[in-house]
Amino acid sequence: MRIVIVEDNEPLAKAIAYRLRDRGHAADVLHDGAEADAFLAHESADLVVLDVNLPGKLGLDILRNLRERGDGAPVILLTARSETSDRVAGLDMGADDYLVKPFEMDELEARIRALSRRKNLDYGAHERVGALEFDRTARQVFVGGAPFDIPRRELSVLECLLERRGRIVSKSQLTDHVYGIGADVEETVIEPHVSRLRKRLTELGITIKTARGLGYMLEETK
Amino acid sequence: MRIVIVEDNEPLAKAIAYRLRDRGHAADVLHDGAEADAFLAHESADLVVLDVNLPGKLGLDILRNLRERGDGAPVILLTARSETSDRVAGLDMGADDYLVKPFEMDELEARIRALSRRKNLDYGAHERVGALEFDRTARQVFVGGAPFDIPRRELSVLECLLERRGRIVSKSQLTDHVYGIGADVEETVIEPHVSRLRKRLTELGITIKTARGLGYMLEETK
DNA sequence: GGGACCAACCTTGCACCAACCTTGCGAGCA
DNA sequence: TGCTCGCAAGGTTGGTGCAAGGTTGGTCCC
Repeated sequence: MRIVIVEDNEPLAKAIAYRLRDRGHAADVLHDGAEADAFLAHESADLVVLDVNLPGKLGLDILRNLRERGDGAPVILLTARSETSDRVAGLDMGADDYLVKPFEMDELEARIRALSRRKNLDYGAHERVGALEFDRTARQVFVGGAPFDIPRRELSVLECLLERRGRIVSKSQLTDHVYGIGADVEETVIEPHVSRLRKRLTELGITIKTARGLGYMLEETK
Repeated sequence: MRIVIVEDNEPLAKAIAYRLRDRGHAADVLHDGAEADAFLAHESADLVVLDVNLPGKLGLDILRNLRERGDGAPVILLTARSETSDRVAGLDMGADDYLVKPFEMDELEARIRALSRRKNLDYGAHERVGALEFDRTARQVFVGGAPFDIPRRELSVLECLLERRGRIVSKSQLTDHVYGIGADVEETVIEPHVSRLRKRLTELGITIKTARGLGYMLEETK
């Protein structure tokens, strides 16, 4: 799942991102309100963790703009104990949940899981390729109705390839998705993941085609 | 993808162009505001990277003129940290995103990818020549709806010819596009690529016409 | 007008190497 | 203990650059 974190307190933002990445999500961090606004206008996030009290009181503006653009991505607000009115205003404005600072990381994780589950019920959307079904919101793969376990990194790769099915996906797109934008990794780190994922998928009638010098592409085997 | 860079700081402009070309895009660099204005009025860009603070404050004028001509090309602004008002004015004027200097090249790349992705969703623009469809933002070729594999260099040649369809493209334009401007290559290195591409395309009803001493031109076969 | 010449260009085959694949190992974690 | 992940080593392959030999078209001169 692709999670955007908007939080001006850098150590906190980093800690959240670290934890979420560890759980296999792609986390993008933004410290500045205007920057976040522009970012969200063009990137599609699966979930947003939003600090209400950004410098310049921009937090709620970001949320308003998001909803005005018709973006229904789940939003979790981070608020201080005193900011009751902001919290209420935020929920009115279409936020899905909130957390009062200071909070436990486990708590945040639980809320995120709960939200994805809820969204899952809303959509219940299973994508199909070959013998494989993919539930995007739950990030869970099924084969013949039964859960099919795939390691986190490989799952990220699969997710990214699925999102752009039928198109060539470059390695840099994949590293962006798997490790977060601007992560300091060589593009080649993707290759072993692709290799292992490929082995897993061939048995399910799915091919990962290589386009030399360009990237990879997901296809059903004919 | 054809990207126009408007930036008066020459080393920076060069660095950006170099990187983007490395990623397989066609990059045109303009250092002067008036020049850029004229250029954009006649050439069609897929994306514009625009420095706000050009000498004479022309940056935003260029953007305004662009939009007044009804050109919807995505625009990324480059601004200094202090130029908050320009940034806001720019976004109001129809810019799509902005970056604060100094920025990481990775960051710029990511924004560009994000914008093309969105554009892709918006249009899914497929150009047609003969039996061939070309998705410029994804840099991908389709025939009869199915992906059609073409090696990297030949793809670059095709891209360049398509961008200037109906016009003669010189070999130096082609080498600039394929290998980057200033690359140390003989112009004749293009010939084998043209030859191989030509063979591939004739089966699809497309001809690469040779204009002796001038260059090549793309045409549909009658 | 026509032949001779030459430069520009076409095409093909080949060898090389960068891009890519795969596997194994040790570290870290549950 | 069993699993995943990052890393690195070694093997594979297909695109690329290069060069050689053939073809075409323009030009010049008689």
